[in-house]
Amino acid sequence: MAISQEDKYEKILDAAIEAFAEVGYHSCQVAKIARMAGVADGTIYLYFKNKEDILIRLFKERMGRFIELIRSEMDSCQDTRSRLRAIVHTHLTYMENNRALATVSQIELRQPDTSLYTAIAFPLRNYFRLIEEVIEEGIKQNEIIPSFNVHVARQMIFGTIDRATTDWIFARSERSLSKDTDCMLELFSAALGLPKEENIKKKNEI
Amino acid sequence: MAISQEDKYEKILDAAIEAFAEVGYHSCQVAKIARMAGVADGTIYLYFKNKEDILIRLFKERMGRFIELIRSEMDSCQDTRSRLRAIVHTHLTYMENNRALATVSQIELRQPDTSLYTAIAFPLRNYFRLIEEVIEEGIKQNEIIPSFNVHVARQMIFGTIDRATTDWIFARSERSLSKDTDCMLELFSAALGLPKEENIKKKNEI
Amino acid sequence: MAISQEDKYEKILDAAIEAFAEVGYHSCQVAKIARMAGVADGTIYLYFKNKEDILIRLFKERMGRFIELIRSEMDSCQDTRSRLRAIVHTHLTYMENNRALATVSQIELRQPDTSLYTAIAFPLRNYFRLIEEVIEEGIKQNEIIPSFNVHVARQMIFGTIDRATTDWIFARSERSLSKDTDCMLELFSAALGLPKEENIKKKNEI
Amino acid sequence: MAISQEDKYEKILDAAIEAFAEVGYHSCQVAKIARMAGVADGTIYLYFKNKEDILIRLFKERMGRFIELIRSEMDSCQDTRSRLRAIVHTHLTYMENNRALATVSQIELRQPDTSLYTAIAFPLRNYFRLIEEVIEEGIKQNEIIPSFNVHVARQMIFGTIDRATTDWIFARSERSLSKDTDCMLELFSAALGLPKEENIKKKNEI
DNA sequence: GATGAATGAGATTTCATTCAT
DNA sequence: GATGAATGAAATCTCATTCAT
Repeated sequence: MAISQEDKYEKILDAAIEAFAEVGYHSCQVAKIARMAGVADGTIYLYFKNKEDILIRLFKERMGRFIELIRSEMDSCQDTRSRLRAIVHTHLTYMENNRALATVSQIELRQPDTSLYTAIAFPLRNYFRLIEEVIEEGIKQNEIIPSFNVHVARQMIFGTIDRATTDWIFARSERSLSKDTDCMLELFSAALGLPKEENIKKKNEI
Repeated sequence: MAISQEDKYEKILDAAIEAFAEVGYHSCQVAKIARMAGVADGTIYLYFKNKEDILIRLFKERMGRFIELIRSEMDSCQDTRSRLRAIVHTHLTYMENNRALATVSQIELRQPDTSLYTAIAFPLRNYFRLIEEVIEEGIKQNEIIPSFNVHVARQMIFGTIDRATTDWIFARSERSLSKDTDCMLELFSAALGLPKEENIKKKNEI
Repeated sequence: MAISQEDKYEKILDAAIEAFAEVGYHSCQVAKIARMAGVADGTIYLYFKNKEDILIRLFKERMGRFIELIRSEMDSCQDTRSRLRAIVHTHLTYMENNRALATVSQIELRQPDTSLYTAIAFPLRNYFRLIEEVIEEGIKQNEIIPSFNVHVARQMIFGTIDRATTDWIFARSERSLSKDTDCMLELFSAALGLPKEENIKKKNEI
Repeated sequence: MAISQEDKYEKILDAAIEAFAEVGYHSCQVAKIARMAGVADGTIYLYFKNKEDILIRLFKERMGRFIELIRSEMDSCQDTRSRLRAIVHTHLTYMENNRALATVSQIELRQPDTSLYTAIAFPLRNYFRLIEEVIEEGIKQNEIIPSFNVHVARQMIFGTIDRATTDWIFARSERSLSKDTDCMLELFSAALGLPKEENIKKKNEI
């Protein structure tokens, strides 16, 4: 029984992601989610307070996972470049593997003044903070010479990844998103003044 | 009379921008727009087909203006760096001076599968194309050595500016948005491998 | 236009009385009221906040009228007996002429803890107070020798009239309700120790 | 087991009385009754056909008991006055001791056109009949000189007691209800022309 | 018999749009 | 052209009742 309930909760959440991605939160009827989840309309309300609650929990849980994932990937990184690579690669790969979730985020995360924004603001800010910490650590370790505003550098890193994701969603093509990891990383490295990969290798070889 | 009609059309559009920015397109009642525009509900339908039509025309006209403005700013630019500066500065300044419009763009431009997206896709793609042309021209003029994908570089430039705008909207503070122009420009220059400003000057002096 | 709107408001109120009387407030759908009033469902909400608001205004306005009527009838009365007669007669006649309203009152006025009760409590208490004042004035004028609790006497007077009304409603027969005025008045007179009508006349004749 | 079943049935009935008294029949969810009775929602349907059936049986059984009680109290009465006293006193005391039941009766007994009314009409009519019989017996025994309509006299007696009960319920105070027995009895005696208590005693002494 | 998760019919209310004035 | 009262389709959410366990 416990498993079945857990299942149903997840089933509804999965259906909601697909449904929201397809038509957008506002145009999506609860009945559509129910149908896609294979449950009755009323069942939704056994697991969620209301329609907005679905959206909020969806982000809290699924996006929460994403940020945890990035953090854990970071632990095994020794230098700024590999940390940046971890961020870019994990972000793009996660979105690639969760296209519907990515779609919903791109669309619904911009609504200001909603309880959704309040709910999601904290984890998102955490993510921003994480990126900024990577840069600051790079500066402390003398890997980066700080000729820029860390805040703006973070906007560049997140903004670029986010825009690439948006383009990928709207393109609807089957092309890969994560394939741009290296290119993006080179741009960021150059922007931040990180030494090129080959140089690092050379330094290590000596 | 002709002027009065023109007036009313613009009044409704202005009211709609404010109203959409305040509560979002979906939560915004047509009656609210009418009230804010100082016209009767029914009058709106003399100038617009329906609620979505307001949004579409709003973008087409106001964002269209924006892109034209960027293009015209570009004409007086001689090199890649000043072209990039024109883009960044014009974009940030325009949004700063049209906060409500900026808000609406950030929010509503992401809805997939709407006639809105179809309507806006073309001018937006034009803007993207413009950015890419600046980069390509820089490569052709040997200002930039192309060690990256132009597409991704454009995502970086637009994504960074766009993210900065989003942050500025959500911050709700009175701080300036355009003040980050220089910082952003340095990051882009470094990323694209453009020579530093002082070097350019020196070259010109010689 | 003004007349038409006033009309519509009253039409809805009239329809609501009939509808509530027929099936009770809770079982009555807003759609039924709309149909009976000859308007669209949504029109109801141009004139009333919600379903409960209809019920509240219904009582406030229609029952308010009733109590005002009793008060005005009272003004022309010189002694306790004629005042009591005015109360009994006006009450029974009003209910007789407004059967649906009477039905709704009997049913819905007993719901405790509703905003309806809060809304109606004041005028009802006023009515109770009025009855008690009639008795107290009778005592002051030496028409009544106070061998009882005024409060209980009021419960008797109102309770009897109210019960007669309830019986009349449930009987569904076409028999008159107000025909019992005299009988009721004699019972009240005897209960309160008022002299019989003939005695009064005699006293006056002497 | 048989006892346990009986128990559960009564437990549900008791819970229903409390629940209905608290929020009213219509606003009361079956789940609330179940919770208050300490059983599962579904269990209710093993003992009752549906929600309305709970209300009907509640009245039939609990109010039935009440009327039986009055009848039995009556058996030991020798004259009209003591019979009336038995009615008033038993009625008020019973309600005082069963406040929740009293509340439910006051509220729900007025719904027209329900199977509830049909179900309750018979015992209630029996009670009315009982009161009328007391009056008629008083007339036959020459205790009362019939200058009134027996029907109306009954409305007075029941109406007064009933109104006092309603007032007591809505007052929510802890004051006694049955304390008004004597006062009420004096009013009824005077109204019906019954000799005063002291006179009766004298008559008996002679 | 007892459970309580699941059901889905149904009711209120909103609001984009129309159209008589 | 302008109005704004009226419309009625549509969507969320509730809750009495069922039924597999």
